Amino acid sequence: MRLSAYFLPTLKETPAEAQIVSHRLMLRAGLIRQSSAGIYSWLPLGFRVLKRIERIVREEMDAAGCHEVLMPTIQPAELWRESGRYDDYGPEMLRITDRHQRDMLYGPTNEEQITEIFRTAVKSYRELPRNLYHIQWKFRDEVRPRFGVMRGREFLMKDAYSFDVDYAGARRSYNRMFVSYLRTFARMGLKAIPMQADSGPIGGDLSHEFVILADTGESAVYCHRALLEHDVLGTDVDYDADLEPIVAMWTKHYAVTDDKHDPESCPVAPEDLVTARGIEVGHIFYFGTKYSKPMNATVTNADGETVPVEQGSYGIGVSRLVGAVIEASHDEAGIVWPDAVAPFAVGLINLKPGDAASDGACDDLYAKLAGARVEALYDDTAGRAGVKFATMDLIGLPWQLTVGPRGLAKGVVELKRRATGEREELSGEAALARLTA
RNA sequence: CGGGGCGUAGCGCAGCCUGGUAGCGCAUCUGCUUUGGGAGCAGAGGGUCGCUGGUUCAAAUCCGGCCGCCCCGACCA
Repeated sequence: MRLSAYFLPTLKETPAEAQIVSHRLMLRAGLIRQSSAGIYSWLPLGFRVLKRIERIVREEMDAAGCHEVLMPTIQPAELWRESGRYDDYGPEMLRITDRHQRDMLYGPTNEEQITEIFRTAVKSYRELPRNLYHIQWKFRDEVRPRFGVMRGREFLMKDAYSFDVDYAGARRSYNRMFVSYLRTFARMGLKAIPMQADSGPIGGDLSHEFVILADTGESAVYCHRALLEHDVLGTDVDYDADLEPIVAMWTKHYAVTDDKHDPESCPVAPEDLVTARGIEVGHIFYFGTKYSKPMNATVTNADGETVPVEQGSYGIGVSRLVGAVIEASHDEAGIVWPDAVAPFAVGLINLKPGDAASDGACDDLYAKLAGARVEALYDDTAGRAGVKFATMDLIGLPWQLTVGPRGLAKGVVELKRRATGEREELSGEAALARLTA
């Protein structure tokens, strides 16, 4: 993409309303614009990141045997009356009346909707297990939206719903999501720790929050050092195998958020205890027959009995993750995108547009990168080098490839790794080889 | 929902107390000079001062009502 033709409204100064670093950087780097409290428009650069994160989530869900659907944002109140939640949910749920005076709502979640879809279609345990998910906008009328996309009212969420004939099956489904989540966040360059969470009225231990560690995280978290050392992506996962050992490896260690941490009774030795800040980016839980019973979602089991289906639900805050990644990865100069979610792989800087040699070399590199399917943002605009570098640092692409007459006279370009700041002068061919490797 | 703060050019702000031609920096546009880490000079454009009543000869400024946004607390992907 040529910067001269791109819509990238960056800001030198920080908008007054932005308080935390990810919000500030998202506004400054031209990723989002606020529409109203807790509601944002996504500009081209930000939308690219959102899509990349969405893609990783989708790939890992599919790999875990889930099937993507798309349910509506607007739901009928009728469904929620069936589950009993219409009156329970409170003012966080945005209620709407259509022209025929029917009660509707903008979905804050989709348990009812998916259960309704499931119950009319599946009647036998032979069709289980199943896991359906979608990636859709939600609306929760938070009392106090804040922190940009980290706590918006409108947000993009991946929510998955599992269906099993019995508890043992539900537990296997839960484990699949547990492992899938570890991989999903790791692929985004995030260190995510599953932490014991309240499982609500159902009880039991099948509920975990996935918290990523970031210095600027919202809440303090405490966990055993061992949890930081597991290699999540090192080996492929067979989702049909018994995943209990993997889950056990993660859950045997202490890991809690500050509201559950008691220094007096903490079982971890001080030298093994990691104290950090965290951001919740995912939440999984098993809730049994909470919806299937009132909504009459039943299947026939192997003994010929009609039983309510066992369910679980699994959320990932996709739009929140954009902010969370930035919280976890930035520096003084701006964002430092992990490779996997970066909006472009390379920022190509032409130091002197209009100079035949510089233009020629840049155009050539740009074309060759495109040919190798390496997405580059090509700064072909007139302007001072300092401004160009500052802008590139702000938007934080993993690589910066700088080309100018002075270097070309020596036969070199400069390649900079954003994350480390390391710069290297090398030939254009060598730089290309590095970037397309 | 309780407490606090703020709405003046795209962004950051001053002006308000003490009413009298709406300002500054950055950004934008034009010209010239510069050009390898947020340039210099000269000029230009851009405003329902959040909205609405009121007081007054006169309101960004004083008074009332409303709206919006932000922060702190209790709650959440």
